[in-house]
Amino acid sequence: MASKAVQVETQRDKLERKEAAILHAARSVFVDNGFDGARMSEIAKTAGVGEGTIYSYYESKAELMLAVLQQFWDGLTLEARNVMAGVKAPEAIKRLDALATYHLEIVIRNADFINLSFALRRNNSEVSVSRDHLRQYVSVFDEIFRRGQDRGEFRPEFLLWHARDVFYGTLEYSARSIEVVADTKGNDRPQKPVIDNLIALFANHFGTSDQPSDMEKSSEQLNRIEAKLDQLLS
Amino acid sequence: MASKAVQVETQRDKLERKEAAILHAARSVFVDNGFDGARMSEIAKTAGVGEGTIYSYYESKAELMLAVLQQFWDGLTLEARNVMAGVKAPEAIKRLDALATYHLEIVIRNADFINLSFALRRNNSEVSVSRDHLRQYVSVFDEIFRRGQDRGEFRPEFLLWHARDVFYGTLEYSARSIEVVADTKGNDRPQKPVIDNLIALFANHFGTSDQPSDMEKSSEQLNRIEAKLDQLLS
Amino acid sequence: MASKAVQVETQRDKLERKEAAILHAARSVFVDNGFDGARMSEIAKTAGVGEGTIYSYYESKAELMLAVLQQFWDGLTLEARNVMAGVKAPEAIKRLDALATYHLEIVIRNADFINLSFALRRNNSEVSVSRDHLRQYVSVFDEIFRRGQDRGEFRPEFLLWHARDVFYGTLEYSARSIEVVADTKGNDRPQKPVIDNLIALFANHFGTSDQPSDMEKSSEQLNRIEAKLDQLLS
Amino acid sequence: MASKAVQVETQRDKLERKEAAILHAARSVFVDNGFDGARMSEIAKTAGVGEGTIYSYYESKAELMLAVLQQFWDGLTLEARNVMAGVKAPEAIKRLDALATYHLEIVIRNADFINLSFALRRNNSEVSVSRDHLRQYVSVFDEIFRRGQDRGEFRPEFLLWHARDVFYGTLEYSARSIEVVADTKGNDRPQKPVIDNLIALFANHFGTSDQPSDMEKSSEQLNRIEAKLDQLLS
DNA sequence: CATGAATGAGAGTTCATTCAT
DNA sequence: AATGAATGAACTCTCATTCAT
Repeated sequence: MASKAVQVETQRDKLERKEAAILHAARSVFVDNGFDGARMSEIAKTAGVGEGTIYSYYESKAELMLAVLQQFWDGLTLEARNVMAGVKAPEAIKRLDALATYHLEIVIRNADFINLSFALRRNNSEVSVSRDHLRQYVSVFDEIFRRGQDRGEFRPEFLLWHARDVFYGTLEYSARSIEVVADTKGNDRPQKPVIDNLIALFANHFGTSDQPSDMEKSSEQLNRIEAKLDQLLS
Repeated sequence: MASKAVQVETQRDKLERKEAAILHAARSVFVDNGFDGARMSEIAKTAGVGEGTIYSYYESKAELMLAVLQQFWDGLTLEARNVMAGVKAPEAIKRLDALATYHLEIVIRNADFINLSFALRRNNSEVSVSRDHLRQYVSVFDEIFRRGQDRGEFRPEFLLWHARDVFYGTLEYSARSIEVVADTKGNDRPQKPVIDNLIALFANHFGTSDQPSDMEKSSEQLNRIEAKLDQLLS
Repeated sequence: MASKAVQVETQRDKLERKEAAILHAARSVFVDNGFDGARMSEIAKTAGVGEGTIYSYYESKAELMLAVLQQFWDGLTLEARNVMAGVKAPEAIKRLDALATYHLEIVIRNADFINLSFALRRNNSEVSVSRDHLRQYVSVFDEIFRRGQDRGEFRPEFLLWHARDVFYGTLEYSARSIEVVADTKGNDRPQKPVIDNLIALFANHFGTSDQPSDMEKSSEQLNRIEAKLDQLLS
Repeated sequence: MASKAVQVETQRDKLERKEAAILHAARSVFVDNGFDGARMSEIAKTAGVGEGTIYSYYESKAELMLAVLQQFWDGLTLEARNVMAGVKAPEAIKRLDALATYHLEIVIRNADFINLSFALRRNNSEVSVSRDHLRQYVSVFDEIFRRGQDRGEFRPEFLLWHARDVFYGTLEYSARSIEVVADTKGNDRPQKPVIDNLIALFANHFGTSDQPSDMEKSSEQLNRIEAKLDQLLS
């Protein structure tokens, strides 16, 4: 009886291992060749299964691609949360530094795939990452930034989406530039300066600094004005 | 003789019109279906020519795609320079405002195409926008920023590429967000705030404090108000 | 277990039958239409398989043609050797008679194909019968002739290639003539006289005089007739 | 008026020159690429005319090929007759030597074309050299051989077609062998020995020699038999 | 459930032929 | 008469999907 249970378990495991192998192979082949360029036969060979077998796990090439995409974004989110859990520092700026480092690395390594994701969103109605998966990923940033505002590290007047656009936008554009430059010469543009500059920008622009910023100066002035009006009224 | 000249001109024009029609049709079909999804027969039908005709203008589907891409990026650069030529203000910050407005608009309208461009760079070695075309486009920003540094509007210690990453990165990420949001609900995120926030960021982060920013202009006004109150009080 | 063995055998057989069907169909369609004139779709239809199926047996049309050519020449050689094995007589002249009869028959029946072979050798570098296949075929003649020289039937001073040129050349040219004539009128030129003349030529020209040729045997008969007449007269 | 006549003549000449140029170009392109491999556009370019122009001289590609073939065979015949006219010796064997030399040379140089001729005869009912053109060419041999028989150089009992098969067959087969060998190594098999052997064969086998051949001995014997029967009858 | 041989619709591309100029 | 741009039918070959084993 025990042996049967074990065998059943093994059977289930086997299926899961096979499915994982297919997903893994698919990802690799899709990244190398794009959606249309990828051949089901190559995915099957890479996964070590028959071509027909894939179709007992996924209804079509498009559905397989979809599964790959979802797994990719889910993995990204999970990994990002793991990374953040490993950062003990409570300061938002330090946490953002860690997130930026992770994100830039990921974006550079998976540039092909990310491009593919967005290209598919447009051209292939069948295959498109759900908005939810993307949203979940960016929520990692959102939480840090909001907490930074709560902790008084970031100015409360800034809108979340603006900070998010600057953060992810800058990193992704940088990744592309690094990539393009890397194609031509040696790796001329290392990643560290990109992170440092971005973090400095966040500290300076979004941060509450001890040197009175224009806005702080203005509000001091407003305080004085209010005091003077009080004088006039009194 | 005049009539012959006219006829010759008409001949040449006809070819040019046909080539333009093919390019236009190709762009439309490529954007709608992606590179592999696009069918030459549909491009031909859309352009109102025979299938074979395309091949007397372009050697292959890949070359046609390339021509479309180059035309697109060249047009983008040209238009950007036109826009900038129309901006009379010499202040870098005002010029960046105009450029950002133009770029965001363009990126939103051509999101499909831009995604396609970058997707192709990776998967299809045959078809890829040359780095030169991209470089020419971003040079519009580069010139403004450098001139801003020369004029003392932007701090000289900032590296060009960092400012460029923030500028284009933020705009492109915003465009994507606007797009995604627009897909779901009505146009919730208009473009104006995106521009305003980015320009404020540039003024604040990259700017030298003695250049009166919008915010600083406000504080000048506050100064005047305070002065007048002082008069009243004295 | 037996049934399983049978089934496995059947599987293998099925593939072989399919491949043979394709090869057979291809030959027929190629002969009827030439290499360029032959359509893969017609070959597929004739073979009773799908178009794609052909491509899992042969990489391309050219490779299919090559396979057909090789099968043809190999079969020719094999059959020629079989025919020669059936000829018990040791005399080279009798063996050549059998070979010539076989060859002429074959060349007439497969004139289309042989022409195609040689036409392809020139125009299509991809598709050409290897020299080896042709050499193997003519080696059947070579062996007989050399053995004839060893046995003292043929004069040793004659070069092999010269005899070979006369043998195959005469037969092939005759075949073409027979063919051309047959096109116009009824079968005016039967094959037997061609063979007889060629064999007589070999006996006379290449032969050593002490070997009784057909003609000499006839003269023996004449001797006998003369003797009998002498009896009558005496 | 004279000038007009000249111009008219020039006009006619121009057409003829153009037609000759097309025919010449066509031959060259057909030989290099085969019938299907040849492109009308290349023929036009080679001839220095527009593509459409060809169609005002020849109705179709097939008809053009036909014209090329006929011109080729006619030229061959004409040249052969010229060569023979230059041979002053009256002996058939010497004339055959000259013809064989010319023919072998021609066949080697135009192997592609000759193969093409025969390949087309089978595959393309539209394009095929008329039997008459071939017959005219071989008639050059026929005349020499018949005259040889008349002159007592060749035995009268041999059938024309047999000698013809041996003559042309041997030469063509030799040409092919020379060609095949030349492909591999250097020109190992020069043409002279081929001719010499063939001519020796003709002298020996078809010739009337001073040593009484088997056949002559037989016919002497038949004479004696006849004489004895005459005795019986008298 | 797993397989991979078989399928055939559909792709990009070619090129003989036409016809407006 | 001469041109060559335009045509589109027809080609070879690919590959996602099916299904008998």
